[in-house]
Amino acid sequence: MKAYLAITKALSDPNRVRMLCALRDGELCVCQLIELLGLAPSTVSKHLSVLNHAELIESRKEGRWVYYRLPRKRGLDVAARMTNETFRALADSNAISADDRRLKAIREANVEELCRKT
Amino acid sequence: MKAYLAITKALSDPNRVRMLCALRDGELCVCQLIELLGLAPSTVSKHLSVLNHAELIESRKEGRWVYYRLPRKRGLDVAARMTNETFRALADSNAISADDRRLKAIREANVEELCRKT
DNA sequence: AGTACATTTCGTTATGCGGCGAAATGACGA
DNA sequence: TCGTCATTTCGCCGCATAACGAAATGTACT
Repeated sequence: MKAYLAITKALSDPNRVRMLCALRDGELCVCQLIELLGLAPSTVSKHLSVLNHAELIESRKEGRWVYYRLPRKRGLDVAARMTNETFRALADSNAISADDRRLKAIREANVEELCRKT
Repeated sequence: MKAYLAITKALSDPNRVRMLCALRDGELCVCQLIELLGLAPSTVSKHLSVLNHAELIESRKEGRWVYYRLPRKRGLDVAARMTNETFRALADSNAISADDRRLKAIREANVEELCRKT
């Protein structure tokens, strides 16, 4: 029950859901998620921590940067199924579609340059 | 997105999840849910309102009593799929199992008598 | 009509959580 | 080693929400 509630609580905030959906097409650096959401770095970091604690995402460290992604070895555990349901439920979401468009540009940008813009 | 968040928010409280699971084997009167959860009537009513608003449950009025149940015509909408995932995720939950045991007695009790006990 | 009673609504209180900025952490490059 | 910079942690504020009791609502029975 505790693990289940960690997942549903994590999924009950729009910005966290946006982040999860953003990772659908591959890992992203924290600064890229900051750029996408337009929130303070500390806020984004906290959200990522919540998603991570619920095991909805995992992290990878590369130099100064930290990349987040959907868990690699996805068995059909609760988190994976909930994630799939989330993607399915939001397939027609305007907010997510708009994020996807902006993500395209963000993914193409150089990570170094992107971070300096802050 | 709004509908999706209504669902995940509704599922992010343990008492609401317990109620949803309790309805798995058929409709229940509000007083039966009060007995199961051991919460104040007003609190239980509020929780039911949240679940209802997320379309995770529906209600039926019979005389003085109001019965809540899982939606009858279950298409494979988001609410239905999330509900199924919830049941699946909590199949081995001690809390839910304990509720199921207590529910057996509650379902067998007369509704009239049950309400008077308050 | 009036009473009894199940349920809901309302008002209040305490706790939780999302947001930010500032300080701490940790890694790279000079 | 020292500074720079991405990220996290910490402390705070404002708002949402879970809990209750009291009052309101609506139905059944006399």
